[in-house]
Amino acid sequence: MPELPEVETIARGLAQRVRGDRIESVWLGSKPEPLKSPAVEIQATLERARIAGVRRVGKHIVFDLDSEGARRQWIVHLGMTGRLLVARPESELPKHTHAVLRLASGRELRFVDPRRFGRLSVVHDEFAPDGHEPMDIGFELFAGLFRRRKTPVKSALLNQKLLRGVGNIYADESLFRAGVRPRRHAGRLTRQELRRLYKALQRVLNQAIKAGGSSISDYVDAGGEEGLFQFQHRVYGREGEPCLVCKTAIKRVVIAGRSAHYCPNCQS
DNA sequence: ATACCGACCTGTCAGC
DNA sequence: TGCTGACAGGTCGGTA
Repeated sequence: MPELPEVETIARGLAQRVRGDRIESVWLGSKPEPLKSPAVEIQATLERARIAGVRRVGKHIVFDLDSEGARRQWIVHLGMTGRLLVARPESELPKHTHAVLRLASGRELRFVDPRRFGRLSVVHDEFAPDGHEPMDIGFELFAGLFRRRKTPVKSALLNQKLLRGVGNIYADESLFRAGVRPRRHAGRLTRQELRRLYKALQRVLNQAIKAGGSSISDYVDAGGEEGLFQFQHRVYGREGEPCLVCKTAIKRVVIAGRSAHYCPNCQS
């Protein structure tokens, strides 16, 4: 569900709400749980730890923990439908709740995920997945990621080992703004096209973060607020509707199993 | 090494 | 009303 702007919004909201709080106890649901680390290890790491900060890395939410001087990190990936909610303990537990952390402040931090694509893990050293942060990478490095790749540029944008945090919405939206068709071979983009894509991607991510992300069906931030960037989508979810620039009908095709939206006139 | 494609899950919505 | 199929913000592992 959430891509970089949504995860960034959620992480900022969580940081405001739970930074400095202490985790008193941890409940993990039974069944095949979405855990990448053993349940006992997650329990042991989280219990009694103080939340020193919350931040985003790619599409991951990173809780920096301080447990008796030791630095640990709790990593949450929300998958498609995952949510992290701060709630009063007496409020009803939503269906598909897979983890509940009781905080010293008396509140609960709940992980809810109907489709179970989300993942929880803990790491002891610095969490450093592959891929570059699209907002931090320089242009030369960015251009180098695409060099000699035969894969469609859309797929390259979604590849988290190259850039981390870009998902289906922002890949389509940045390709539209750059005037590049999603099926173009990544390695065949001209330098000028790469330059446009680089700028478009950074701009669209920044604008989306300012808008609090895109809310489609059920995304809300840590405070239950909906994002507003869906109103600025120009191609994503607009199949058959007129291009906002030239009125041509927006097309939807499938690339590597994911839908891709583009304007056949504006993108070449 | 690289690139597709199904699998993993549940929910929703359109069409019949 | 109810059934079926398509589709959904993501990632992984197997295969070609």
